[in-house]
Amino acid sequence: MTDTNAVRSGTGTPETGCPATLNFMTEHVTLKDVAAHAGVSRTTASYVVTGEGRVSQKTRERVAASMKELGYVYNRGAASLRTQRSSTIGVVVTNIASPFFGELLVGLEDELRAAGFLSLIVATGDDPARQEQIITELREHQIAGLAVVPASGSPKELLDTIAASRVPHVFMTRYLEGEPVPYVGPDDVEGGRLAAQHLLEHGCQTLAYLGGRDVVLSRRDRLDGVRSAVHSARLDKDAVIDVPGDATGESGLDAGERLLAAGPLPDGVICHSDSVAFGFYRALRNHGVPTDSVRLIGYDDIRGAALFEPTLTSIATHPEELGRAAGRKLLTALGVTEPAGTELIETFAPELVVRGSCGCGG
Amino acid sequence: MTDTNAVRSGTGTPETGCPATLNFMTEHVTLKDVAAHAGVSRTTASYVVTGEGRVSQKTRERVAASMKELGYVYNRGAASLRTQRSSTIGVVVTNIASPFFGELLVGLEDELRAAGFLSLIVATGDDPARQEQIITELREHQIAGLAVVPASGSPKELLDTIAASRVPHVFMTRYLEGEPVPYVGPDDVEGGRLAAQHLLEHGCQTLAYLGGRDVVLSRRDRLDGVRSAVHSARLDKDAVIDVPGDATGESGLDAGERLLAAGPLPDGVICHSDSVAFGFYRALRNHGVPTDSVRLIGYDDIRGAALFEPTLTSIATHPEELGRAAGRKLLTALGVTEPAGTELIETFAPELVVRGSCGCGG
DNA sequence: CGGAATTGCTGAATCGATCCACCAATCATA
DNA sequence: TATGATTGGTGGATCGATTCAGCAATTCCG
Repeated sequence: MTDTNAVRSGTGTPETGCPATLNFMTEHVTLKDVAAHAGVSRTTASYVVTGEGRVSQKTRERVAASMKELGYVYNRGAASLRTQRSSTIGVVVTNIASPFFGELLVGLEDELRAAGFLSLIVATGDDPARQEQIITELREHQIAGLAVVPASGSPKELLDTIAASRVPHVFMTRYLEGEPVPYVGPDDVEGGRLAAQHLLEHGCQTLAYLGGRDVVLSRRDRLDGVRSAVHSARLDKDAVIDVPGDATGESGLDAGERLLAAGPLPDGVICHSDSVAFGFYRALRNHGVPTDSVRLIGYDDIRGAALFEPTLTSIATHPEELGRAAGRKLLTALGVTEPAGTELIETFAPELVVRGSCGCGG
Repeated sequence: MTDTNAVRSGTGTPETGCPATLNFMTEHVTLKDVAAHAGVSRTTASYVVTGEGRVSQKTRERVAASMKELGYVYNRGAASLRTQRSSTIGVVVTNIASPFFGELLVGLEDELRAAGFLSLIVATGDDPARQEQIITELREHQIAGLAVVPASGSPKELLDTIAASRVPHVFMTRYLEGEPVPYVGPDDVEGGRLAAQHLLEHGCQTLAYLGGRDVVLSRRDRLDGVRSAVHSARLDKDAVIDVPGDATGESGLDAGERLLAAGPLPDGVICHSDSVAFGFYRALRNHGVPTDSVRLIGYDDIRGAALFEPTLTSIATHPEELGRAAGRKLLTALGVTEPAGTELIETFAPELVVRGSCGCGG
């Protein structure tokens, strides 16, 4: 009977295409009810609820009492419709479960909350198609702003789409080439350089970079940093072994296995994340190779890095701070905060945290 | 000039009490514009967008083309206001950054998404006051349902408040005593029993339970399980040493230090989370105590458990599956899915994953 | 004391989408 | 060719909160 192809984008399951399943809400206590109960007009009740307008203290209290008594709940949707303003922020990340993004979200959310915004957090699973779907959906929810960690392999048009939507936005941790956009992320070139330099200073002749997806820009940047350090140390270019994968522990295990199978180990290893390092060490142990036979540096300095055996030397990127900075940048883009810095693109210098795994007496 | 005390709950920063800072949205293309452009009425345009009503294929396509051309974005807020339905779900957790909740959120979000719902994820930081604030705020956003991991120390009234709000809901992983409520969580008594039994079978005489906050019900349940196993093994009650803390690695380190200072180690250790176990092993290593001098079992079986040295024997609670189950339960509470099971309270049997740390030949 | 300013409050239009009640045209059928 | 059914489409009221314009009543002040 009903025609099948609804056009509204965000509804229905992506898989089945069946119509969105919505749920009935319960009957509401509205401002009108409150006003009637308190014996004032809707206007006055509204003034009380927003704190605007001229209302006597007496009336204010009476209305507040009515609200409490009736169990009134403010309807932001309706208010938003009328005022054309919104206080929700769309937050798009690739993966909520990763420790790095987890900590980043904590910082971001906290900063936004403090300014009165609520974060709509959604994960893309690093899939550009799903990411696009999600961003449209968020726009349908009348978000005031957007904070995005772009899925790797995001098309350039993503930038145009977002720019065209005129929603204030900030990109995080993964930089997309194209028009310059507000961006907050770690300085990955510097991070790679820092790690490589440290290993080279301690006599490493060959460096392997393990894990991380090939398409991810942060990985390429770090490798650039590594190569520049190798160059400065007057070592040959192919002193750098490149083993892509992804950012998980399993990937590190896998990379380790492949490295072991390929012949003698490099004497220096840089891992795309601390989790990758954990996996790499597991591979060594599975093969009875002592863990101190390589100097290793992890990345991100997640909570567990200091507890592992060996304790992990790592490049700290301070994800929570990064999230805070992104939050602040978005707030200025929204116009609620005075611009702190004038820079559109803000990169944070990473920090080498020396512990045991690099073998220089931690 | 303006009166200071606005009554609307969710606005403004909790700290400063200053009025909410909202942002202006850009001008909209509305259905009216689309209708005018396509030469039809608003009603027809609406029918096209929802897929309802009787509209000829020709008109349908013309309207869809206009929508694309004008860059129309569906306004869920307005639709929600009119229909009194919503497709957002409020999700309240204590901590996004923990691996356990991270994985749980992945499952929950995925299940809800597949049914056409968008998850509003917010973290309470395990603070009941903030939790209450957050739940009100979510209600102001006209959520269709609520999934909550209650902050530890949540007052009983939380249940009443939520029940009174008549929003379909589900509680997760932490059970609150009081009126029975829809709940999905691991069977913690069984988990504790399982761990203790395994250790006792391998000859342990004293068991320590490390980490986890004292007030958390799951911790008490697990200890009950441990004690029941101890009882079955005809061991003395004070064969169980109780070292509360929290669920982090630092807490495990701390608990380890305290245990080492207190005298000879127990021969069996159960940790409130795998992270706690990581910290405990760090304490051992810092003091030069061999890691195989205790049999240890962790909890949750997070991703890193199989990579650590020693590989962690752990009680797997399958957080992602738990999230999925919670999602499904909420969907039936919302009436979009046929009830699968009739049970209000659904506990999932945990699973002992034997690896190296319990010392029985992993 | 009289005009001006201020205080306290209200009526009514409005935001964007929905959907009931209706209408006009077309088609089927006896 | 009536009668009824079906198809394709429209008008207008409505959801809940906001806010401008306006109106009494009170206060201010030369």
